[in-house]
Amino acid sequence: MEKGIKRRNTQQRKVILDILRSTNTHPTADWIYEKARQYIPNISLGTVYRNLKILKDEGLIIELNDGKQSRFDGRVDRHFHFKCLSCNRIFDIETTDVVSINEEKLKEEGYHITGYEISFTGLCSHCQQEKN
Amino acid sequence: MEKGIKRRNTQQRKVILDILRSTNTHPTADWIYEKARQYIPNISLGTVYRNLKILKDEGLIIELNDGKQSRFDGRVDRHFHFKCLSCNRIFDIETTDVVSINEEKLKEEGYHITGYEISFTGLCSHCQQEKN
DNA sequence: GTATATGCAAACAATTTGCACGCCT
DNA sequence: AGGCGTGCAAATTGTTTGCATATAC
Repeated sequence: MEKGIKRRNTQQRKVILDILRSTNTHPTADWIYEKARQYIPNISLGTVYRNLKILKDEGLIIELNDGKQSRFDGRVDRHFHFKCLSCNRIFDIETTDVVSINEEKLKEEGYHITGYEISFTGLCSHCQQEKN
Repeated sequence: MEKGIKRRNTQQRKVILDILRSTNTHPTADWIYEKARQYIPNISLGTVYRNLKILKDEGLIIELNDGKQSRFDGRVDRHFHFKCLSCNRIFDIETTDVVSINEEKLKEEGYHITGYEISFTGLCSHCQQEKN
């Protein structure tokens, strides 16, 4: 939040960011914690949460709302998500031009839109096959 | 979940649904609980949660994800939401034709889309004025 | 009458925080 | 050396659940 904080580059934060950048599974804090323990055995869950918040504030990761649990994404370029209703996994959608928003209409209604989020739901290709 | 359950029409459930249908503020469970106590003073928070789940299963209300808290909406026709980043209130967007999705592209990528959710963010008209 | 719904309180799950110590810079 | 970051555990917050009783049908 504050501007004047001098951040230190800690091992913990580096490891957490690396973990998030090397997966596309949109993991939970707990999953990241377990993974991080492979590199820093005595890292604490509180530290994971604190660093996730910092990384998010710095714009290096994104926080996703998945029910009451947060999930995290190391990919920060504009992209959409797809959640499979069968296996509950979240996938990245690679195509970027799947959505178009009529900003004029929204402005007419009095809203100053600065952003939006879309999440698609359905069946992933793996679960589609399983249904047969 | 089960099909064969015979539901009873309880006062509690009726009051909760009425409350949700007479507001457009997308309240939390706790807000609904406080409001419901005006009509049924000894209603419990657990009952509010249980009935919200039932009403949602029956398609009479919608559950919204707002951070780690759930919010509820008695309006079930297709509509989008706008969240003001300043006052954190959630508004209904009345225009329905603000978004178009290219379903073909999505199908090509292997996803069988059955639904999607959009939420817009920005400044509501009230907070826009306050910034001056 | 009978089984579903309730109130209450305890249990849970995800996340946050206070504190003394550790380790970047 | 100084102060931000850490580990640990306890605290908080939002939600769920077990149980005995109440009530809709």
